[in-house]
Amino acid sequence: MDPHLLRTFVCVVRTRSFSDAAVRLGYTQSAVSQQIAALESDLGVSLLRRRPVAPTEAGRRLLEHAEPLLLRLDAARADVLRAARPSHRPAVLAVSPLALTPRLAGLLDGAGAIHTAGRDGVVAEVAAGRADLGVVDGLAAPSDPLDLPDVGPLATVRIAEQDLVVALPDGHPLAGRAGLRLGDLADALWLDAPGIAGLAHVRAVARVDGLRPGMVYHGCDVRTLLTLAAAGRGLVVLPASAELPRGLTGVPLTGPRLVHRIELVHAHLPPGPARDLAAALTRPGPG
Amino acid sequence: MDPHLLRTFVCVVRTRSFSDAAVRLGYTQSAVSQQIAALESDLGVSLLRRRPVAPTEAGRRLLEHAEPLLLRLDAARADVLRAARPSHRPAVLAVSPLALTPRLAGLLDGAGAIHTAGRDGVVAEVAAGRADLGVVDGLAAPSDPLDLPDVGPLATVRIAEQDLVVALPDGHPLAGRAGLRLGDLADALWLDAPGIAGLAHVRAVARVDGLRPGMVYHGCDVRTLLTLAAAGRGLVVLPASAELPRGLTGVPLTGPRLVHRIELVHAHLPPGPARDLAAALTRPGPG
DNA sequence: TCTGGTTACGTTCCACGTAAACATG
DNA sequence: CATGTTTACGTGGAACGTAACCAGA
Repeated sequence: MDPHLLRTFVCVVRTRSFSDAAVRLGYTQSAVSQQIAALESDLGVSLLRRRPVAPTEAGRRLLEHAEPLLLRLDAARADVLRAARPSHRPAVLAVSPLALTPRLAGLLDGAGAIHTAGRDGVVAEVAAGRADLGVVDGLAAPSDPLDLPDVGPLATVRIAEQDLVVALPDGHPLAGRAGLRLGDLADALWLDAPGIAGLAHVRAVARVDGLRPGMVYHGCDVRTLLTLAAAGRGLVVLPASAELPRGLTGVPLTGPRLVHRIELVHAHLPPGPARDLAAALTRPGPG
Repeated sequence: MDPHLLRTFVCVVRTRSFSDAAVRLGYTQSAVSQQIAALESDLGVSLLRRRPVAPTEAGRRLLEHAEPLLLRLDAARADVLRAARPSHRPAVLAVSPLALTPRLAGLLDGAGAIHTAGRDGVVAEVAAGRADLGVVDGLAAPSDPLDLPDVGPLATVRIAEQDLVVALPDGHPLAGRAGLRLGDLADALWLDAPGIAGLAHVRAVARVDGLRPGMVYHGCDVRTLLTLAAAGRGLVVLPASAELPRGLTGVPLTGPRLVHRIELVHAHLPPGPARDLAAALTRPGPG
């Protein structure tokens, strides 16, 4: 099970084509065919059905493993290189959409570049060394850590915690309330935004079932999400400090006891700009 | 970064010798030397210092990644094979020492073999397919899942939860108390038994610092551990139902709110004895 | 000097590309 | 029939073993 073969397997499944995978990976059709054949004969199992190309049951199992495996492989390489050749260039940051508060933005002196990704994406980028530091946000019980995907030996440090609000469009029957419990909203329509404030995440952390998913927003832009929410497309949970556009009111979430938590994620950092920035970001501050 | 090379790298570090690693892996000295050289030149980094053989900083980083990586690789192969060729032989169980209660033992009709390992070991065996089902125990907040190492897509299901006691040797000043808080025992001497009731685990779950480690017991035999405890070698946290030998009294742990939790761990199971046994074990029961 | 890792070199085998054969919609 | 995967075959390179070399305790 050479990672090389896993890589092409993943690519073939993604593109649903041997030939397309071949051009992407810089091989010939034939080579890809042989690589898949090698994998199948190594495992003694058929992984793909051809024409149309689709994974078998065994192939699906392999696929589940292959991506994290390749990610960890990148993570290993990145960690080794970082340890051997400390970088003295400005740090690269990856942040999840609701993670960068104004206070944090004011501390980014050692940062050279910054970009946004979903929560798991940020962790993956840090692990693979494409970012030096990650700032991720999510829901958790007070003083509980976020449960992030395990992609290797990463340090996670609390940066901040704050209360939550439910963003309700003006005119919503509950918009006048002083506080809300999630249970009150089980039957309401929710906006599902994986990567910003995924419903699955809310359910898992709050141990509440039956938040009805309305529309799904695939993307990382909070403004777009809030515009949808203001137009009555569904409810969203946000940190209390979030600035809401006109048309939305934030009602404090009083139960279950949850907070919006921001954490810094990084690998073992040798001395340098990245480590300095990490230290600055985790110095205690308000919020 | 061929897994093959990672494997020999790990072996070389473990044995602290190229030649010993070579015989273990069935290579010549020379081949091992070349493999390590290949790894180092691929990464562009020195991984080992020779004579004596010891990992460099970069090598240590790689080592941290290599073992979980190889484990996941085994897990992937196991999952694929399981999906392709469902087994109809009796299930193989791996259990952590305090996980097998009498009630569970009574349900093991579909089981063909059973063996003990530390908590992480059980998870690893299940992931790698050396066991079909794992029964693991640990401390957790009530109705919280155990935090097990992430070695792939494994299902974990609650089997049981019960209260905790601190096992105190007769004559211990606190042995007469009706209940104890962990804070009362911060200064006491504790027995550290990684794999049964690791102190690190207690600290992490309870968020308590400063449980002083006395003696460390490396092993999986509860009786041995309790014999040490009875002899005053240190304190241990146990599930309330544990039968204590003479000389030990169990005092209920009243705070922080923690329970002894037992979970079933398994990979995606095709129909067969293993799946049936899993169903039987997770049918609700007392305790 | 002896133990143990490295380097040189020859052989084998594996992986890829080219091109022809083949299957399927 | 056309598109796209497999198979056949030849070549280059990678990986290993043997054996000579070299460095450190």
